[in-house]
Amino acid sequence: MGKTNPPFMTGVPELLVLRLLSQREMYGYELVKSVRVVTSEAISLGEGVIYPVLHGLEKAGALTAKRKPVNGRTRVYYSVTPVGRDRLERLSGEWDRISAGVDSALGEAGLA
Amino acid sequence: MGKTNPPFMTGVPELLVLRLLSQREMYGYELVKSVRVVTSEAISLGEGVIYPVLHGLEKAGALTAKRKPVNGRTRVYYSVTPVGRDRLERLSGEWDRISAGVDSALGEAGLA
DNA sequence: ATACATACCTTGAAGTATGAGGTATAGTGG
DNA sequence: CCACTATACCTCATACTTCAAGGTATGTAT
Repeated sequence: MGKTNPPFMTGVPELLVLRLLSQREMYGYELVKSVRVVTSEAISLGEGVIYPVLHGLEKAGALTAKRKPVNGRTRVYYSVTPVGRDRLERLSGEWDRISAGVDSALGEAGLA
Repeated sequence: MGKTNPPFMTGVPELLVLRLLSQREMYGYELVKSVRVVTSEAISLGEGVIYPVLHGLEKAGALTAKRKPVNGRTRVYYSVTPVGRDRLERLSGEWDRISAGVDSALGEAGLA
Protein backbone atom coordinates (compact mmCIF):
# COMPACT_ATOMS: atom_id res chain seq x y z
CA MET A 1 0.00 0.00 0.00
CA GLY A 2 2.91 2.29 -0.41
CA LYS A 3 4.81 4.26 2.12
CA THR A 4 2.91 6.93 3.94
CA ASN A 5 5.41 9.18 5.65
CA PRO A 6 8.56 9.02 3.57
CA PRO A 7 11.64 10.64 5.08
CA PHE A 8 12.16 14.36 4.69
CA MET A 9 8.94 15.01 2.76
CA THR A 10 6.74 16.41 5.52
CA GLY A 11 5.92 20.02 4.72
CA VAL A 12 7.67 19.93 1.36
CA PRO A 13 4.54 19.79 -0.82
CA GLU A 14 3.04 22.81 0.94
CA LEU A 15 6.27 24.76 0.61
CA LEU A 16 6.61 24.01 -3.10
CA VAL A 17 2.99 24.83 -3.85
CA LEU A 18 3.22 28.17 -2.07
CA ARG A 19 6.49 28.96 -3.77
CA LEU A 20 5.22 28.18 -7.27
CA LEU A 21 1.96 30.05 -6.80
CA SER A 22 3.82 33.07 -5.45
CA GLN A 23 5.30 33.49 -8.92
CA ARG A 24 2.11 33.10 -10.94
CA GLU A 25 -1.35 31.61 -10.58
CA MET A 26 -1.67 27.98 -11.61
CA TYR A 27 -4.14 25.11 -11.53
CA GLY A 28 -3.69 21.75 -9.81
CA TYR A 29 -2.85 19.61 -12.77
CA GLU A 30 -0.32 22.19 -13.86
CA LEU A 31 1.31 22.22 -10.44
CA VAL A 32 1.81 18.46 -10.56
CA LYS A 33 3.91 18.83 -13.67
CA SER A 34 5.64 22.04 -12.61
CA VAL A 35 6.95 20.52 -9.38
CA ARG A 36 8.84 17.94 -11.38
CA VAL A 37 10.34 20.61 -13.58
CA VAL A 38 11.46 23.11 -10.94
CA THR A 39 13.00 20.38 -8.80
CA SER A 40 14.87 18.93 -11.77
CA GLU A 41 12.90 15.69 -11.50
CA ALA A 42 14.14 15.23 -7.92
CA ILE A 43 10.67 15.52 -6.45
CA SER A 44 7.45 14.21 -7.94
CA LEU A 45 4.09 14.83 -6.29
CA GLY A 46 0.94 12.98 -7.31
CA GLU A 47 -2.49 14.54 -7.61
CA GLY A 48 -3.45 12.84 -4.38
CA VAL A 49 -0.90 15.07 -2.68
CA ILE A 50 -1.47 18.32 -4.56
CA TYR A 51 -5.25 18.62 -4.33
CA PRO A 52 -5.54 18.12 -0.56
CA VAL A 53 -2.76 20.65 -0.03
CA LEU A 54 -4.54 23.14 -2.27
CA HIS A 55 -7.84 22.70 -0.42
CA GLY A 56 -6.19 22.95 2.95
CA LEU A 57 -4.36 26.13 2.07
CA GLU A 58 -7.51 27.66 0.64
CA LYS A 59 -9.41 26.85 3.81
CA ALA A 60 -6.61 28.44 5.80
CA GLY A 61 -6.97 31.64 3.76
CA ALA A 62 -3.54 31.28 2.18
CA LEU A 63 -4.92 30.80 -1.33
CA THR A 64 -7.90 31.99 -3.35
CA ALA A 65 -9.51 29.88 -6.06
CA LYS A 66 -10.94 31.05 -9.38
CA ARG A 67 -12.79 28.72 -11.75
CA LYS A 68 -12.10 29.18 -15.46
CA PRO A 69 -13.62 27.15 -18.30
CA VAL A 70 -10.99 26.29 -20.89
CA ASN A 71 -11.82 24.21 -23.96
CA GLY A 72 -14.86 22.67 -22.32
CA ARG A 73 -12.84 21.54 -19.28
CA THR A 74 -12.84 23.48 -16.07
CA ARG A 75 -9.66 24.66 -14.48
CA VAL A 76 -9.34 25.98 -10.95
CA TYR A 77 -6.66 28.62 -10.72
CA TYR A 78 -5.09 29.41 -7.36
CA SER A 79 -3.41 32.62 -6.20
CA VAL A 80 -1.49 33.39 -3.03
CA THR A 81 -3.02 35.82 -0.53
CA PRO A 82 -1.05 38.00 1.91
CA VAL A 83 -1.69 35.31 4.52
CA GLY A 84 -0.15 32.83 2.13
CA ARG A 85 2.92 34.99 1.63
CA ASP A 86 3.48 35.15 5.36
CA ARG A 87 3.14 31.41 5.49
CA LEU A 88 5.62 30.98 2.67
CA GLU A 89 8.17 33.17 4.38
CA ARG A 90 7.77 31.35 7.67
CA LEU A 91 8.01 27.92 6.07
CA SER A 92 10.90 28.98 3.93
CA GLY A 93 12.84 30.17 6.96
CA GLU A 94 12.04 26.93 8.74
CA TRP A 95 13.37 24.97 5.82
CA ASP A 96 16.57 26.99 5.74
CA ARG A 97 17.12 26.49 9.45
CA ILE A 98 16.59 22.75 9.40
CA SER A 99 18.42 22.02 6.17
CA ALA A 100 21.38 24.06 7.40
CA GLY A 101 21.37 22.07 10.63
CA VAL A 102 21.29 18.73 8.86
CA ASP A 103 23.93 19.71 6.34
CA SER A 104 26.12 20.92 9.17
CA ALA A 105 25.77 17.57 10.93
CA LEU A 106 26.36 15.55 7.76
CA GLY A 107 29.38 17.59 6.76
CA GLU A 108 31.23 17.07 10.03
CA ALA A 109 33.71 14.75 8.34
CA GLY A 110 34.37 14.81 4.62
CA LEU A 111 32.83 17.78 2.93
CA ALA A 112 34.01 18.48 -0.59
CA MET B 1 -0.68 19.74 23.18
CA GLY B 2 2.25 20.53 21.04
CA LYS B 3 2.81 19.92 17.40
CA THR B 4 3.20 16.35 16.27
CA ASN B 5 4.33 16.46 12.68
CA PRO B 6 6.37 19.61 12.31
CA PRO B 7 7.43 20.50 8.80
CA PHE B 8 10.61 19.00 7.38
CA MET B 9 11.47 16.95 10.45
CA THR B 10 10.31 13.51 9.33
CA GLY B 11 13.31 11.21 9.07
CA VAL B 12 15.73 13.82 10.40
CA PRO B 13 16.16 12.29 13.89
CA GLU B 14 16.99 8.90 12.43
CA LEU B 15 19.48 10.40 10.00
CA LEU B 16 21.24 12.41 12.71
CA VAL B 17 21.40 9.48 15.12
CA LEU B 18 22.90 7.20 12.48
CA ARG B 19 25.35 9.86 11.44
CA LEU B 20 26.57 10.59 14.98
CA LEU B 21 26.87 6.93 15.91
CA SER B 22 28.80 6.21 12.73
CA GLN B 23 31.59 8.36 14.16
CA ARG B 24 31.69 6.89 17.66
CA GLU B 25 29.47 4.96 20.02
CA MET B 26 27.27 7.06 22.27
CA TYR B 27 24.42 6.71 24.76
CA GLY B 28 20.97 8.24 24.50
CA TYR B 29 21.33 11.12 26.88
CA GLU B 30 24.59 12.03 25.18
CA LEU B 31 22.95 12.02 21.76
CA VAL B 32 20.31 14.46 22.94
CA LYS B 33 22.99 16.99 23.75
CA SER B 34 25.22 16.19 20.76
CA VAL B 35 22.47 16.84 18.24
CA ARG B 36 22.19 20.41 19.46
CA VAL B 37 25.93 20.87 19.14
CA VAL B 38 26.50 19.42 15.68
CA THR B 39 23.54 21.29 14.24
CA SER B 40 24.70 24.57 15.76
CA GLU B 41 21.59 24.74 17.93
CA ALA B 42 19.40 24.63 14.81
CA ILE B 43 17.85 21.31 15.75
CA SER B 44 16.95 20.10 19.22
CA LEU B 45 15.57 16.63 19.85
CA GLY B 46 13.97 15.61 23.15
CA GLU B 47 14.48 12.28 24.85
CA GLY B 48 11.00 11.29 23.76
CA VAL B 49 12.30 11.38 20.21
CA ILE B 50 15.76 9.89 20.69
CA TYR B 51 14.88 6.79 22.69
CA PRO B 52 12.17 5.46 20.38
CA VAL B 53 14.46 6.00 17.39
CA LEU B 54 17.24 4.11 19.15
CA HIS B 55 14.96 1.20 19.99
CA GLY B 56 13.54 1.09 16.50
CA LEU B 57 16.94 1.06 14.86
CA GLU B 58 18.15 -1.64 17.23
CA LYS B 59 15.15 -3.78 16.41
CA ALA B 60 15.86 -3.26 12.73
CA GLY B 61 19.40 -4.51 13.22
CA ALA B 62 20.96 -1.15 12.41
CA LEU B 63 22.38 -0.68 15.91
CA THR B 64 23.73 -2.84 18.69
CA ALA B 65 23.37 -1.94 22.37
CA LYS B 66 25.91 -2.46 25.14
CA ARG B 67 25.11 -1.73 28.79
CA LYS B 68 27.86 -0.12 30.83
CA PRO B 69 27.65 0.85 34.51
CA VAL B 70 29.22 4.26 35.09
CA ASN B 71 29.25 5.86 38.54
CA GLY B 72 26.35 3.76 39.76
CA ARG B 73 24.20 4.84 36.82
CA THR B 74 23.73 2.62 33.81
CA ARG B 75 24.48 3.83 30.33
CA VAL B 76 23.42 2.09 27.15
CA TYR B 77 25.96 2.60 24.41
CA TYR B 78 24.92 2.14 20.78
CA SER B 79 27.09 1.25 17.78
CA VAL B 80 26.22 1.14 14.09
CA THR B 81 26.17 -2.24 12.36
CA PRO B 82 26.85 -2.82 8.65
CA VAL B 83 23.09 -2.79 8.16
CA GLY B 84 23.04 0.61 9.84
CA ARG B 85 25.75 1.92 7.56
CA ASP B 86 23.77 0.91 4.51
CA ARG B 87 20.77 2.63 5.99
CA LEU B 88 22.79 5.77 6.67
CA GLU B 89 24.05 5.89 3.11
CA ARG B 90 20.59 5.38 1.69
CA LEU B 91 19.03 8.01 3.94
CA SER B 92 21.85 10.42 3.33
CA GLY B 93 21.42 10.13 -0.43
CA GLU B 94 17.70 10.63 -0.02
CA TRP B 95 18.30 13.77 1.98
CA ASP B 96 20.68 15.13 -0.65
CA ARG B 97 18.20 14.45 -3.42
CA ILE B 98 15.27 16.11 -1.70
CA SER B 99 17.12 19.08 -0.25
CA ALA B 100 18.68 19.74 -3.64
CA GLY B 101 15.22 19.64 -5.20
CA VAL B 102 13.73 22.04 -2.69
CA ASP B 103 16.66 24.44 -2.86
CA SER B 104 16.41 24.40 -6.62
CA ALA B 105 12.72 25.30 -6.45
CA LEU B 106 13.23 28.00 -3.83
CA GLY B 107 16.10 29.59 -5.71
CA GLU B 108 14.18 29.99 -9.00
CA ALA B 109 13.83 33.74 -8.55
CA GLY B 110 16.05 35.81 -6.34
CA LEU B 111 19.09 33.85 -5.29
CA ALA B 112 21.91 35.86 -3.77
C1' DA C 1 16.38 19.16 52.93
C1' DT C 2 16.11 21.02 48.39
C1' DA C 3 17.20 21.24 43.92
C1' DC C 4 19.44 20.12 39.74
C1' DA C 5 21.85 17.17 36.43
C1' DT C 6 22.27 12.62 34.82
C1' DA C 7 20.09 8.62 32.62
C1' DC C 8 16.76 5.56 31.39
C1' DC C 9 11.88 4.96 29.77
C1' DT C 10 6.46 5.09 27.88
C1' DT C 11 2.30 7.11 26.25
C1' DG C 12 -1.46 9.67 23.71
C1' DA C 13 -2.30 12.83 20.21
C1' DA C 14 -2.26 14.50 15.74
C1' DG C 15 -0.81 15.70 11.30
C1' DT C 16 0.12 14.21 6.50
C1' DA C 17 2.21 11.95 2.12
C1' DT C 18 1.01 8.11 -0.62
C1' DG C 19 -1.16 4.99 -4.04
C1' DA C 20 -5.23 3.53 -5.74
C1' DG C 21 -9.40 4.48 -7.38
C1' DG C 22 -13.25 7.42 -9.37
C1' DT C 23 -15.57 10.86 -12.88
C1' DA C 24 -15.59 13.22 -17.24
C1' DT C 25 -14.12 15.57 -21.69
C1' DA C 26 -10.92 16.20 -25.75
C1' DG C 27 -7.84 14.58 -29.06
C1' DT C 28 -5.29 10.96 -31.74
C1' DG C 29 -4.20 6.71 -34.33
C1' DG C 30 -5.74 2.57 -36.47
C1' DC D 1 -15.89 3.90 -35.22
C1' DC D 2 -13.09 2.43 -31.45
C1' DA D 3 -9.49 2.30 -28.29
C1' DC D 4 -6.21 4.85 -25.95
C1' DT D 5 -3.97 8.67 -24.03
C1' DA D 6 -3.89 13.23 -22.02
C1' DT D 7 -6.23 16.58 -19.47
C1' DA D 8 -8.52 17.90 -15.19
C1' DC D 9 -10.90 17.50 -11.15
C1' DC D 10 -11.58 14.76 -6.79
C1' DT D 11 -11.67 11.33 -2.20
C1' DC D 12 -10.12 7.81 0.97
C1' DA D 13 -7.66 4.51 4.27
C1' DT D 14 -3.37 3.66 5.91
C1' DA D 15 0.59 4.00 8.45
C1' DC D 16 4.34 6.43 10.03
C1' DT D 17 6.50 9.42 13.25
C1' DT D 18 7.53 13.63 16.03
C1' DC D 19 6.37 15.80 20.13
C1' DA D 20 5.25 17.22 24.98
C1' DA D 21 4.44 15.54 29.26
C1' DG D 22 5.10 12.54 32.68
C1' DG D 23 7.51 8.69 35.27
C1' DT D 24 11.62 6.31 37.88
C1' DA D 25 16.04 6.58 40.09
C1' DT D 26 20.85 7.96 41.43
C1' DG D 27 24.59 11.41 42.26
C1' DT D 28 26.01 16.03 43.53
C1' DA D 29 25.87 20.55 45.23
C1' DT D 30 23.77 24.07 48.38
